[in-house]
Amino acid sequence: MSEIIKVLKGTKDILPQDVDMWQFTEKKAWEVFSKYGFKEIRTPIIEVTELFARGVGDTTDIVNKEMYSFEKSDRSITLRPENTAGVVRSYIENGMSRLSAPVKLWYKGAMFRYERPQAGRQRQFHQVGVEMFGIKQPAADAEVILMAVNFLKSLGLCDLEVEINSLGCPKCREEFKTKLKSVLKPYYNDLCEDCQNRYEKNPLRLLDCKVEDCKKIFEKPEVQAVINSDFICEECAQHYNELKTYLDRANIKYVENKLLVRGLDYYNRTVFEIKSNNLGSQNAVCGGGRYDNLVEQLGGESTPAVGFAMGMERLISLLDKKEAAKLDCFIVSNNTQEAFILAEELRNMGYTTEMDLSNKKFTKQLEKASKVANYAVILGEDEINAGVVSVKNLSTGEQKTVKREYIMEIL
RNA sequence: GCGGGUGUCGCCAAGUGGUUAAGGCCUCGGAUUGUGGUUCCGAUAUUCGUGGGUUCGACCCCCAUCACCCGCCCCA
Repeated sequence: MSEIIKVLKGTKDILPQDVDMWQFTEKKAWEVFSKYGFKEIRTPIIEVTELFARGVGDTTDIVNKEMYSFEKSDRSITLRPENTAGVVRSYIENGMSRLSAPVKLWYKGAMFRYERPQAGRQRQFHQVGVEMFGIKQPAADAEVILMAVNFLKSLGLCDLEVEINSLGCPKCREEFKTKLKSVLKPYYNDLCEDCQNRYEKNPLRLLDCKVEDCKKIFEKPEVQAVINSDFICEECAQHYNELKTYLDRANIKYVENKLLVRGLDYYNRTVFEIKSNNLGSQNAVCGGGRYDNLVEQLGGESTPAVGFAMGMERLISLLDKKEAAKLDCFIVSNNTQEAFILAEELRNMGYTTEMDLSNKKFTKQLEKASKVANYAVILGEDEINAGVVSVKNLSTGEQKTVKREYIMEIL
């Protein structure tokens, strides 16, 4: 035997015993999102690298060091690390701005990031997500959050916390960045290396640093004063307040978290996350927000948008394991030819059916039937000659003999 | 990129220097050539991630290496 080939680091097989959980969540996504008028879109897994550099932002870790990129025919191509940029690309390219707003799209599929794998984090992982284009009013943000919550509820998940925040618009955010930088300036040398970097490139990211020493600095009164100051401009504040009113009236519980800053550059105004305490350190199942400038940034006409993405693996790890469904019928017969035909008849009647293909002994066949099926359909010489079939309920032991055409009355 | 942990059958595992490497689950065969799920019997690791070393002797000790897991970072 030669050496076996194993899955790549950070990737996983989704095995048959788990696949029904995936189908379950995908089906719920379709059901719930459809109710809100969202249509599924499927964009390619590979895109031109520039899409992500321009879309996600080249100061982000995702684009900086986590992309699977390669050269092909003089083009740089990348496996998508997320799908908002791809959907926006498609929206622009297919002229969807001509459609009556809002344009509501959802997707599911594999994403790729070259990171160190750990619990809740793989290199190939899967997301379900939604994007809504064309509505600047906070009702859109609220609808998207409401829908996320209802989707999670439909999966039976309720021990979840919604966090929201507003990042303001580019204008007020710029002012906030300036203030933040000036209040932190005296402590610059005490900040960790990463934070010093962020200080220059992306000051907002400073707020969610987990290094203790940095946290202490952020807890200082004068820093807290800046963090807690309502830096966002009047329009942004109104947007945020209206959103909260919608959420209150929809009975959605949320926590306001001023430190919530999403890592992708394209967000403005509303950002939100949904977390679970049962997940270990990678505890966000859903992350999203508003990105009013992305469409324009990618060459489309200025179009407001909101969306979110959820990590399927994380969702599924929170679901209760279900027992594998049994077959309706397993045929027990010493006449493989006849059984073969009967099996197909049963399938055509709509029953999931298997039979013994390897000519095992009667008792072995019945043993197998009792493991995998609800009913054993017994077709022996006696039954064949009489044109009947014996149907045995494998949980009660009850057995009835009927003509083949009346099988449906028993099953 | 930086820390920490673990590798014994398909799965869960005992064994921590001394003849043949427990046990359980699953799988397969038999008891039982047309009646199962219970029971009973039997089979299944020339070998303990891999390569060296120490030793009379290594799953056990040492070194190296690989793989996986967890945490940081980042994100879903």
